[in-house]
Amino acid sequence: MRVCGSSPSPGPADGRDSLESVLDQIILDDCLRALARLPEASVDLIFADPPYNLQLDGELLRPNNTRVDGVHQDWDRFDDLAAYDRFTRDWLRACRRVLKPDGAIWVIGSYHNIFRVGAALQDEGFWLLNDVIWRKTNPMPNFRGRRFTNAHETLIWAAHGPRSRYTFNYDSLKAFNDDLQMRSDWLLPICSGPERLKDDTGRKAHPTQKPEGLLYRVLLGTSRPGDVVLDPFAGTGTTGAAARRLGRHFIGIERDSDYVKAARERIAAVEPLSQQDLDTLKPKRAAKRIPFGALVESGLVQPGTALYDPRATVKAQVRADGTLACAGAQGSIHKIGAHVQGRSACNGWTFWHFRDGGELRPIDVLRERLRTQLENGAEHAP
Amino acid sequence: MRVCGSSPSPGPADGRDSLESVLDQIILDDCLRALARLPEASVDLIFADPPYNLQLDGELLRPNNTRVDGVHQDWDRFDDLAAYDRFTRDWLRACRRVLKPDGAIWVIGSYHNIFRVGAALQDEGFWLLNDVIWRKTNPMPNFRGRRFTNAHETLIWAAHGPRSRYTFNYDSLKAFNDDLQMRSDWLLPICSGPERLKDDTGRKAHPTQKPEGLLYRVLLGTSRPGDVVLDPFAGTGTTGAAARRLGRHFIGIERDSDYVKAARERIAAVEPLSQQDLDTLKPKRAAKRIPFGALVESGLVQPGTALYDPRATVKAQVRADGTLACAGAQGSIHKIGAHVQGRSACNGWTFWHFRDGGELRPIDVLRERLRTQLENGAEHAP
DNA sequence: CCTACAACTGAATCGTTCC
DNA sequence: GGGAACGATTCAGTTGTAG
Repeated sequence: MRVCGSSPSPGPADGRDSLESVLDQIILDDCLRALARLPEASVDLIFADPPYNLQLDGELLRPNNTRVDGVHQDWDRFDDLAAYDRFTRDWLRACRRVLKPDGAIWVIGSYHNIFRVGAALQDEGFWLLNDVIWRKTNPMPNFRGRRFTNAHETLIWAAHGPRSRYTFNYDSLKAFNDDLQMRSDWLLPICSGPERLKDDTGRKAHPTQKPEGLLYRVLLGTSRPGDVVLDPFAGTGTTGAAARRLGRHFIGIERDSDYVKAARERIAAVEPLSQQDLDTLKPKRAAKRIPFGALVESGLVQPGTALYDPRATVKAQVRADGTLACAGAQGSIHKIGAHVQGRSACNGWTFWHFRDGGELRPIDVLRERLRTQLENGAEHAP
Repeated sequence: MRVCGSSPSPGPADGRDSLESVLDQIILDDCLRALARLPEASVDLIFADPPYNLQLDGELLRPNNTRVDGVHQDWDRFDDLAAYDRFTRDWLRACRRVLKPDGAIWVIGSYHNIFRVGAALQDEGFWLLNDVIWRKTNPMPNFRGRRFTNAHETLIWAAHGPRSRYTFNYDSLKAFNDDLQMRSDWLLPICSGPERLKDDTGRKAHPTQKPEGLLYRVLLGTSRPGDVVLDPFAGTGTTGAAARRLGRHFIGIERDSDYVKAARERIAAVEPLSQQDLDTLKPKRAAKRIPFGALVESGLVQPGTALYDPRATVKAQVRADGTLACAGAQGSIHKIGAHVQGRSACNGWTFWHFRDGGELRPIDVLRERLRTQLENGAEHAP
């Protein structure tokens, strides 16, 4: 095992690498060997772009008789489906060992391999969260006209297990997408132009380099700054580059020394974003909980204040203990909100409104005001 | 086994149905039993919409506390993945027997089951030709904000074997698609409105009825007039209806008598199409909506960039997730635009400007630039 | 008649914290 | 660990009703 910039070393006596020793490095080694040396439950997110097992024999010619430069590398050759399945299950199992219980994995593939991978993920105990379609704006056409233009690839997003509390930056993604929920189909160009790494002879350095935009969206949406992101098939380092740019740690594993060299140079050249620029939208769920009673306690809401439903057809009164009284019933803002609507549940913060001049405003704005007060106060506290 | 309009009959002595006796019929029977009675190598195309094994548990409420009417039918219950795999391999094997050597199969599914199905197809000897993505224009949202909107389903198109001379109507699909090669991602609305079959009580007759437009495209592209199309999970007969409309023969198998009744009535009412009508079935071209986040992702706007209102009195900063930060507030370009103007809504694309030399220009010009890049990005000219 | 608005709906693996 | 309370969360439609 070799790490970026260091000379070959035998590693510690227990055959394990410390996480620190490989952090933000590309490891030059076989994927299974390197994974076995990592400590278990140590990484937050995995992004894997395994060989697709394309099964291309012969060559493909364009209509003008030029040859299509397909994937013919040895690493994409497997004897049969069973061999590919064994390979898949082995690296998935090794990945799951090093993944934290609340971590998640992404795998990208095409119809040649993604069904094997998806089934193996389920068999190994991962819990599928979504399949996501990368729609290519500029796919290679089908030159022979015998099939549909293969215009997409499939990504699978899966948690360590059914009860994992995986990271999903819902609010950030929604803002990113002009205030609409992010869908499972993503439109992105393929990696070309200056972004595409070239070797010394000017040919593409790697046959299947992924666009950094794809990794940008994956990391922004399903990891947090400071997380450790592992890529067991690092190739020319797209995951590492995106991770470095977005303030995530990365560990890459790649067995081809030419790819490793290209990846290390590329990642070293990446300028990380500033902390401020990384200050993405905070999820509401992470905000500190403020009970309604605290608003009464702080004087922001006076006991006796009248609250109304959005259309001001129901009126309730605030009690000194932070409960609401309405038509004989009394309880929390949520309970009474559910009660007056005849429903089993209700978010009282958005249901109940107070009069502010002529307008009705949800009491949630008062909670927001108190939250700001508390945060500013906390900054000045010792 | 019973066929449409005929009384129950024991069938011929060899336990086989003649093809003629079941042509253009919906067979009321279990899928495996009915398949076993069909002559081998007798159908040209199979379209299968098997149970997805959704594994739904408990109930799901919309934000307004109404209940989502999920798929809780018995036919979608399996003990575990192994049971689902056995079921899948059994019906696929039975289908392959009745399929002509140059025939093909389509199977539709979601991430819950499609990886099992795809792997089983390969294991049973089918040869995958494409996976096709049905992108829904109007999917059900993710109500809890825990995952990406599940906005697509996957279809797999596979030939009987690697050397099958399958049908692919390249030219008619290309004409159908405004003279562009038909891609592997199809945009279609879900089945709703008058097309959606209702039962006597006005509720949906089947929980998962597919849009006929999807079947039009499948049959138009991968079968010929006069072909025999088999649907082993016929449900309320969408495949049969599309086949009859397009001048193909069909055989449907369905074990639920209510579904069979609805399907037979529906298909009987179908008026086969004229060529002129076929021409009106053009797919809608996808309008390319570009969210602000895509500008950041693509590098056209760098995180940290300053944006201004038209008179440069307000300044805001772009974050890595495509949100704007301004005077302590953070959100989408639209939200923050509305916020700084004290309005409830704002078109951020025209409100926010960036410095271009000495001039302020609306960010909408950057969106236009990206749109052009995406459309002209084709690396390979055909 | 039309327009406006309210209500309803779709293959869905859709919590977390505190006591 | 079990149960209750808290409280976060939706898009593109179609259908039905009111005016």
